[in-house]
Amino acid sequence: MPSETDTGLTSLELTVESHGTLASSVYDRLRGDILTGILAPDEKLRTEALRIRYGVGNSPLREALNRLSVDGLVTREDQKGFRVAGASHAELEELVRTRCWLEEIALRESIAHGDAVWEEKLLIAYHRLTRIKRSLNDQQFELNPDWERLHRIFHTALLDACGSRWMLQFCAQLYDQGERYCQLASVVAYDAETDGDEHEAIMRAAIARDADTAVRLIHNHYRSTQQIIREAISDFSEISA
Amino acid sequence: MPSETDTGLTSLELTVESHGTLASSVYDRLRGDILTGILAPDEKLRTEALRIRYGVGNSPLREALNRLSVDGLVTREDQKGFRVAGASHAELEELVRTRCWLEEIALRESIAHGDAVWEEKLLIAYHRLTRIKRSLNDQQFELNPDWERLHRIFHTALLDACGSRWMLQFCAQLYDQGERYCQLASVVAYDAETDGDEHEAIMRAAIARDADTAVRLIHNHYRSTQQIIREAISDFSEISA
DNA sequence: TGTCAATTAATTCTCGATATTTTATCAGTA
DNA sequence: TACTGATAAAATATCGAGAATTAATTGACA
Repeated sequence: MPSETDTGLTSLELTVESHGTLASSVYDRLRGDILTGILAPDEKLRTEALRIRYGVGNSPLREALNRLSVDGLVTREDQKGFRVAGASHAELEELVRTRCWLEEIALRESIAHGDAVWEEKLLIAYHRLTRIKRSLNDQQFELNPDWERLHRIFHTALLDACGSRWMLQFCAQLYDQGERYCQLASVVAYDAETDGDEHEAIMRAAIARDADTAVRLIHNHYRSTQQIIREAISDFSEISA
Repeated sequence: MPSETDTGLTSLELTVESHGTLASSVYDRLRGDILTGILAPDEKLRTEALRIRYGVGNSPLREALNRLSVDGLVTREDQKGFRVAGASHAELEELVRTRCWLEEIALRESIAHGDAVWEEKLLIAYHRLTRIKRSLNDQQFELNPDWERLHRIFHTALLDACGSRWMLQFCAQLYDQGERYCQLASVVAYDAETDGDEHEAIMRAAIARDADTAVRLIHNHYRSTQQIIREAISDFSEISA
């Protein structure tokens, strides 16, 4: 049931505790722990340890791990169990390259076909992003999970009118992968200022239907982020468990 | 360990019974049954019935279903179980559109960066495809599973040098989706001749590094297939369980 | 000392039973 | 008739134990 004004955005409740299955719950938590780097790349995921960690039985845990293995956040080898997906500069390069390809298409299509509702969603998503702090801690960087949520929503809103749920799913999957790399490097690299400006520029270009500019900005955004990560982490094997 | 000539292709053994887990085994069988349409779109997948059907316990079955739900061949709703993914002309349109986008990129990149080994792999994949019958039955169409395997390998070989495993994974996922639609319409629509020619033309254009032609042919291939399916099936709800 | 085989330990994977949730059935009432 | 709420049936989701597999350890032998 849509709200009166119906921006199409979900309401801004930050305390959503849905009544889903345990498998879905542990999937979310496991995914979060991998994205934040709490579970390091290549780390072995022993079911016994995870069962205790998340306080669940065998079945829901394995269901979650199986889902994550298709998502690409976890690797699975029959009879040998699960590991957190590895991380390397080579894979990051591959990831960024793929992201640029897909988001260019999705962004162009979205700009070409997005209607007024799309514009407003995007504007609101940007607005909300500006109203929240990226770090919970002013001294040391500590990612605000709510900012992360809104950031994700902003990026989705950009592509939302592309006309392909497959595309949106793929981009979301790649977003997760990218987010993990950002988190792995976040302790070192954190520049609050530039980020905000980039988001505004991208948003404005999109609403102005200037696809070329928007695409250029997005590409640049990902490439420069990759560069920051390169400089922050010389060797991923050091942070792999 | 590569073979002497090392085309990079796996040997042509058709009876591979790996010693994986039951979950992986039932994943393969379930995926096959959905792709061939034995399990109809929207059909409810009751765990009890499937356990009997595949002769396995609860855990491996649910693990397989969870994987398939991420693949997009099965839909999952917490506390309400699993269904075969739905099928409609609208979703087919979305699928074909996405496929054209992604395969255009992957094909252009593959053609731009593919080396001699890539060329040879492609040539061999095509050659093998020509040496096998598409239908097991001359009177009535009955898909030859080996042909399907080689067909899949051929399409993968085209894109193989694109330089992104993500891209290959996405394209493989979309291939599965497309394969299901073809199967659903296969009883009605089956033109053995045109298909072979198209494959040869695409292969030749790729090896000749004529990206524009190859892309045009691929697009045309998918669009015309979509048209055949449109004509074969007026309403997908009739074949949904 | 190094290699290989056998034994032990640890871990993954699977099963069947149980608890929880959803769906269907059916009176009772306006 | 249409709606509501309680009850029964069916299906999903979860647990914990046990079977099957892999990894680690030990010891014999060259």
